[in-house]
Amino acid sequence: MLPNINIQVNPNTHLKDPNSSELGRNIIAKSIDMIDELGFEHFNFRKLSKEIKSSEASIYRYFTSKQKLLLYLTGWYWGWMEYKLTLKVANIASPEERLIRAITLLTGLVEEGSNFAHISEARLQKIVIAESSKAYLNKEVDSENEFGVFADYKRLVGTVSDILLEIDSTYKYPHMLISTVIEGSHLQRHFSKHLPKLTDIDKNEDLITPFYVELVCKAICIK
Amino acid sequence: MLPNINIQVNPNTHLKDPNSSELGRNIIAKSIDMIDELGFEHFNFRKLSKEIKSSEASIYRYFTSKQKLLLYLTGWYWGWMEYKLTLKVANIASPEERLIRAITLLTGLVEEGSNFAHISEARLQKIVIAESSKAYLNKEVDSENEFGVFADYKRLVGTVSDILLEIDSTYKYPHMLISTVIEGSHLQRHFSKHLPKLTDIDKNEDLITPFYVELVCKAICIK
DNA sequence: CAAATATAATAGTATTACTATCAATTATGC
DNA sequence: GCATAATTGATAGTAATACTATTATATTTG
Repeated sequence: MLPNINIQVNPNTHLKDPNSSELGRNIIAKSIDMIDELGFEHFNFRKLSKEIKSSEASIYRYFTSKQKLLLYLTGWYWGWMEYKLTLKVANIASPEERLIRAITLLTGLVEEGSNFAHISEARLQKIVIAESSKAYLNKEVDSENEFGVFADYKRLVGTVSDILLEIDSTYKYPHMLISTVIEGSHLQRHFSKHLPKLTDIDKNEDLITPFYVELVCKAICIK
Repeated sequence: MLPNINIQVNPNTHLKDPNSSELGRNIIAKSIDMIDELGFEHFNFRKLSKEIKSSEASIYRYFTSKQKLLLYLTGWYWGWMEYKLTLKVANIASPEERLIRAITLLTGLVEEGSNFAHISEARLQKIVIAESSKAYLNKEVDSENEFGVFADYKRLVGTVSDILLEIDSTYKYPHMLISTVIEGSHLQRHFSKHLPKLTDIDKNEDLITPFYVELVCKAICIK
C-alpha cells in the first residue's frame, strides 16, 4: 500500500529534484544500493553512472557532490520517520504511550516494504546507521547547517522531546536524551555486527530497543 | 609532571613505532594539530610532510595510510584514558563512587596539560570527538578488528562495565550503556558547538557530564 | 671506520572529484 | 507538426589524492 504522499527534502541538498525525473529516481534507487554495498568512501558518481547507464555529468546536474546526495538521503529518511511517527502516535492520549512508541520506532529495525517505488527503506536505514554521522562530522557542518540541510533531523528530535516534556516539563535534558537514543541505537546496531564486545547481544532477541526504552523510562521516572 | 610511563598502542596500527624517533614523534605531534585544524578529510600526508619538513615517503614508513594513523591516535587516547581511570579509581572502595568517577572522566573535557611532550591531550580529545567514529564506520572495520586495533577501546568499555556489574550484577546492558555514554558524550560535545538544536545547553555550566552521570545512575537505580 | 639503517628528494601511477563542451534526444508551447 | 527549450549522454580534461618506487644522502651502530 503506497501512501499518496511524497517526502519533501530541503532543496539545498540538490540542484534539481531527483523525484522529478526517471533519471533522478534512478540515481536515488541505485545510490542507496551502492552506498550500502560499497560504503560511502568507496562509492562515487563514476561507478554510479555506469550502473544506471548514464554519465557522471548527468548525475552532477542533480547533486553537486556525493556529500550532498548523502544529505538528501538522510533528510529523506528523517522526513519519512517523522511521517511514520505522526501515524504511530495519532489518537493516542497517553504521552507515556506516545513516547514509548516513538522510541520503539526510532531505535527499531525497519522491515523492508515497498511504500516507495524507488527507495528501499531497509537499505536506506542501513546507510543512515553506518554513514549518516559523516554528514555532520566534518568541517563543512556549519555552512551546510546555515542552509537548513539538518532541519528534518532537528525537527524530529524536537517533536519527540516535546512528547517527553508533556510527561515531565521539568526534565532538563530532553534533546540530549533523544539524540543520544537515536544515535546510540544506530551505533549499537553497527557494533552488534562488527564490534560485539562494545554491546550486549542475545541471539534470540533484539536487546537494542528494550535497552533504550528502559533507559528513557528510567531517565524520566516512568515505572 | 610527566608520568614515567608511555602508552603502548597496538603495533598493527603502525609499521614502525613513532615513539622511537624524533621524526615519529613529530609526525604524531603535528598530525594532531593538523587533523584538528583541517578535519580528517582535508588532512593528508603531503600537507603533513611539508609542515614537518620531511617527505611523504618518510611518513609512509611509519603509517601505511592516514586511516592507520587515526587508529594509532585513537588507540593512544583510549590507552591513556584507561591509565587515567586506573589512577582515579585506585583505593576507592565504593563501586558507586568508582562508577561516577569513571563516567565523569569519560564524558568530561580534557584540560590541556603537558604530560606528554609531543601530544596535546586536549587537541587529541577534539580529534577523538570529531573523527574517531570514522575509524570503525567503514567497510574495513572487520579486517582491522581482526588485527586488534580496537582492543584498547573494547578493554576500556569492559573495565567500566565491570564496575557497573559490581553494583548490579543482574543489569542486562552494561556494555551498551557504557558505549552509549562514551559515544553519546562525544556527539553531544559536537552538537553543542555545531547543531545546538540537538542538545541542551546552559551557557554557565557544562550539562553533558551531569546528564550522563544522572542517566547511568538512574539506569542502574542508584539514587 | 664499515655496514646497516633511516631519511630526503624526486618522480611516477591510478583514482577521485569534479568542470567544460558539444551533440543527441526528449518535452513543450503554439 | 514544428520550432524552441530543456535534458541527457559522450567525451575530454584538470587538479588533487593516495599511494609506490628509486636513488641519494645522512645517521647510527657494532
